[in-house]
Amino acid sequence: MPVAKPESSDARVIAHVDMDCFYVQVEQRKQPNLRGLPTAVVQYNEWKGGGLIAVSYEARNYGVKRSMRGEEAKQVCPQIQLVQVPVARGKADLNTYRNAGSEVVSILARKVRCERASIDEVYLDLTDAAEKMLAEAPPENLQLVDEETLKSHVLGLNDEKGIDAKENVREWLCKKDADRRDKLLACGSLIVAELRMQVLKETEFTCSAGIAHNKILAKLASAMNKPAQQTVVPFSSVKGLLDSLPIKKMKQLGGKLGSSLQSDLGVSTVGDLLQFSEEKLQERYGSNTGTWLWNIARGISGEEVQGRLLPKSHGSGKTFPGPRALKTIASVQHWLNELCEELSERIRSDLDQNKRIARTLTLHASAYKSGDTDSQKNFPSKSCHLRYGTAKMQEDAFNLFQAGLREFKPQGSQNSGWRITGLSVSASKIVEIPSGTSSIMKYFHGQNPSASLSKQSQDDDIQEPSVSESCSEMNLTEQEMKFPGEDSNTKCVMPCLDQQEHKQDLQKDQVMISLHNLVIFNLHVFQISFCSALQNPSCLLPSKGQDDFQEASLRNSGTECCSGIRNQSQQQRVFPPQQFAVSSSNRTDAKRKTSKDKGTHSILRFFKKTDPPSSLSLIKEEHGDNLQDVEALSPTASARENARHVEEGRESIAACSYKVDEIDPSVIEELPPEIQEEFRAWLRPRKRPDIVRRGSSIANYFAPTKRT
DNA sequence: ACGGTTGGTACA
DNA sequence: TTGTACCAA
Repeated sequence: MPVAKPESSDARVIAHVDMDCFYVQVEQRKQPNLRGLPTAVVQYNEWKGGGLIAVSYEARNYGVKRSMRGEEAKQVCPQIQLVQVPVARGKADLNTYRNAGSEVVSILARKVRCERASIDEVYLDLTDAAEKMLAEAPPENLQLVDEETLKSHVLGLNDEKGIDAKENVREWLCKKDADRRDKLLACGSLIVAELRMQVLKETEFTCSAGIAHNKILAKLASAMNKPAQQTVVPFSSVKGLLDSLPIKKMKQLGGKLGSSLQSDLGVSTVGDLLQFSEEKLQERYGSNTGTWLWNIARGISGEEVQGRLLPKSHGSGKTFPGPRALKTIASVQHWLNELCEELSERIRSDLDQNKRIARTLTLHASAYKSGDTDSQKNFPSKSCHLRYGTAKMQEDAFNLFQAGLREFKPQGSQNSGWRITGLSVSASKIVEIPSGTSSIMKYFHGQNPSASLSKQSQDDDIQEPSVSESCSEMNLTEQEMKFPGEDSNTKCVMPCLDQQEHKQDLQKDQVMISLHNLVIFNLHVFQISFCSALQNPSCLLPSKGQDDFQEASLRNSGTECCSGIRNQSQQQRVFPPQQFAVSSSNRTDAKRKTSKDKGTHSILRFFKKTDPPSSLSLIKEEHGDNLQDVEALSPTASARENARHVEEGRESIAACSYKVDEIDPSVIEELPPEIQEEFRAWLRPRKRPDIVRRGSSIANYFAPTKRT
């Protein structure tokens, strides 16, 4: 449970952006003929038409709900369009949705501090932008507020369905003598409307949003008016909102904790929580949760928007319900292999695109013993160091499974009883590689004239073998088996257009990984000493294990791979907050208005001119200035393509936060002089490049950030 | 004996 | 640090 820092002067402006029935939208973009039709995305299961995981709003009008089976949906709505989730390796493959989510995040992250909360949700911290707007171009000066913003819902505004809601909203947004906090929210609303239109323009996706003073209220609000609408929670309406809000509607209270509050404390609305003292709540739920509850009851939540654009872990799993439960080691191994193959591919993509390395492999399984009715013991999770390379991950995962199985199965009992109902492997503890450029690259480039990659096939081995406790036996009692529902793996190997270029990148990656591993190993963690690694050139040179690298990339090139979005934390290292200040000359530019830009349009202009730090954006502004064009909803494919490539070609200069005192200096001295220098540069706090944002206008609203 | 799959966080 | 449980969508 997150600890809420009580910040009574909570004048932040936070937004929560929630994509509308996201998977459906992704499929409808792919198949535009589905637009406007009742549509659902279904996970093909062969059982009752599969399970629905996303339902369009048209279909919801017919009473179709998530968690219906496909057949059920057909009954309720015979004309419903069911689209299957892609299947790869006998399991659902969500990559297309992940990638679509990345598109959205990268658009938002160009403008504001973002936290990717899930595949289709993002939090934004608009505090600085809103403050800046309030200072320099407050809404009260707007002659015209654009339609999208006027469609905002303002909680507590008289009657909502009043005669002219838009006029009320306009009044609220532009109210001159409003509370400062409300004015900030008004600014936030303008900005969010703009961002949502930008997302629509570039991705064809609609979203809904909530704007409030903290994350939990913003989250609450974003769900209140869907789809494609936004909701503001003025400070003054928080109490009224919470007083009548069913406790289970609050995030984090939808499960057991919420139930306990209802049944044990007799609480039915969030407002009911107000009667309990903090001590009382702590006594029952622990000090952290108690305090959190006490604050939530008052609409207080100090959680910050984390500048994180990428997931902290990757996982691949599958369940084997009922009769499909796995009974043999061989079938378990088969599925582990499939899962590891996918996971391996994904962390490889992460590596290629984001320069991140996953360090821990974890195996989760769920199981039961057919003998025992209520077997107390759950199948234990196990983890170990993650070694890159599909075969290695498969081997390690299998070993983890066997270790778990030994604990799980009753002693002595042969192979009796156990059934595996779920398997998943995940990769976590992901760290960024400092992707420096220059001397290291050059050094290895020079050192290795092998621009050609040997097509030898061996599993790549980025990391030293982990010292696994259970790396011993590997006895399969059953041999080959049939795995029903298991289509032959159709790996789509698409031609790689820029193969040559890709190869070089891979080679660089390999070098960087090797180097990085040396650093990481030495600094943080592991068994390998720098010297021994140096003595083992195979892990430095890109010759070995190159193959798997390439293979993985070739496969990926067929599918859309995750767009490379660097963590915002890193972006901030590259473009530290201080650099966000804009020169005064630009500021005047922001204020300038053309006659064409009446009020609202000037805001759009801000965005359009806000080129993210130079190399970040390759997007051409080729669309008309007219906001209403957005409604037409026919972005060109090129716009989308551009969006996809937004992050490409970016060169990031990362500063490292390694602790110098953890490094054995002698280790560095063994490196070639150029590299020594580079390492030392990494180890020092990075000098910030003096980057000035030019030609931006809405960027003017993004005042220097105060927080770290 | 599960809508399936994926991700996050808190806590011992 | 590892493993477990809970939460959300």
